[in-house]
Amino acid sequence: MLDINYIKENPAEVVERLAAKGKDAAEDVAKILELDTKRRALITETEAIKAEQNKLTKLIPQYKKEGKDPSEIFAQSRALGAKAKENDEILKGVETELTSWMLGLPNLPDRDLLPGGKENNESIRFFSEPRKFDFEPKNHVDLCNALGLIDYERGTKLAGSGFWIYRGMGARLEWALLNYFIDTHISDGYEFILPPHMLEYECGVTAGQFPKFADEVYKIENPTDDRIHYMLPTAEAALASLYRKEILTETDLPKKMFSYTPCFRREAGSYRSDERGMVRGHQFNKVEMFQFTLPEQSDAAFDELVTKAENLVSGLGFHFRTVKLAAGDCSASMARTYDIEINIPSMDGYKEVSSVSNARDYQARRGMMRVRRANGKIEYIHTLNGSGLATSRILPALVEQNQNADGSVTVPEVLRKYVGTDVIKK
RNA sequence: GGAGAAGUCGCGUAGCUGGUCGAGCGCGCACGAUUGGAAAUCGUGUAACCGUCAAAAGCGGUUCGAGAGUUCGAAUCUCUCCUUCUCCGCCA
Repeated sequence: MLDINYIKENPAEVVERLAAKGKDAAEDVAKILELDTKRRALITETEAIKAEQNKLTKLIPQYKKEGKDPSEIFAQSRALGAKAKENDEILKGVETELTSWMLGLPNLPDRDLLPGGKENNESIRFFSEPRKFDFEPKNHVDLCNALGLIDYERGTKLAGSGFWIYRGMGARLEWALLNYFIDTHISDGYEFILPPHMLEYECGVTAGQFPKFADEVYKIENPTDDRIHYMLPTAEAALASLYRKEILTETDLPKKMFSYTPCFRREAGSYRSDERGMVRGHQFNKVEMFQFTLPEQSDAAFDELVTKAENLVSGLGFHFRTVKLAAGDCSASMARTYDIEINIPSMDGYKEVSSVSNARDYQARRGMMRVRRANGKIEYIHTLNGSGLATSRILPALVEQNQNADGSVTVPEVLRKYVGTDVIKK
């Protein structure tokens, strides 16, 4: 959520910066300003009525003590109360509408981002070179099937398309990746958090997925009561709400943490034939990094998260690139995002394995997450998140990039102690 | 799942026969006095949000788990929900 005061003072700038994200916000901003004016007028009017009613009501005990008849005051007060209540109803309507417009506005992209979509993404760094093969390489689906790492067929039998089963060495390789990530974050001093995998609606609002993108997550309704949960689409949705409606202490920041969770996404209608196998499933594993920081710390925190993600990928020995996303390719909640993309030889181009973002105070405003500074002032904090990492693109890249002519797959050095072998073969 | 109890200002609590209670006390914290310095002691202060204002102060409004109701007036009464605790049952 943006700062209403900022919108009031810089409406043209807000519209212009959101245009870089591909959002025409002129109408939204006009509507917000109109509703805000209406809201404040109503509040002023209603508060005057309430003040008068309060004043009258305070006279009653005195009247009683003196044995005077207060019935005239009762009548006046009753009339004022009725009017105030009527206004409050109208006000509630206005505020609901205003909030809904406010929640609908995306975050302002940082000024240094190029406007527009994907086509304006900028590769800012490359690491090592793509693997060159002196034999005909197989794709990861065939490799995983041949080596018995992934059981796609039976995964579909159990849960339908978009699901798979890790088996044997496949499961161990997957778990090894997760362990490698987790151990790295722990040694970097990040707190390990295992959150619920089912969340309430409010978490999605704070993170920025709701109300707009509610269709992309799985909704769980319980037939015996009216509680509704949502399967988390990313641990970010849980972590972003950790300190919702709290005021933190300045010296406690930054808070650095990470989670491992499966992530559940409907991915309705997004299947593409080049995204075979586990590249875009309904359930995948991800380790997510998260930071809560003071506003002035968030740029450094962002760099730290990008570096951590890069180190994880380079630690596995992969060629990859770091991409600075154009404004329009950043998600709605984010002011800036860098993606780390690896090469999956059987697919054209690069696939995202990590996405690091700075939400600045956008999520903090949605979730009322604040900090009390040393001088007593209360401010919104900044939130940042980054995958560190998602395995569902790493594992395909790993088996493809590390495949040998005989169909075996070499296990990256850092994973060997977890997998218990150097080479996976049939 | 069944039966009880409770949710108050950072923490612990008082208030709950409706008005002067946004709310007392203790602890914690901040500042000041005292001290060579500290401890101890004493004094003062110590919620958030919203509106008004250029801003601060001030003033006004709202908030005692959440929502609704009764009433001129609710922390106090009624209802619904949420959460926590205790006991019983069931079960990884």
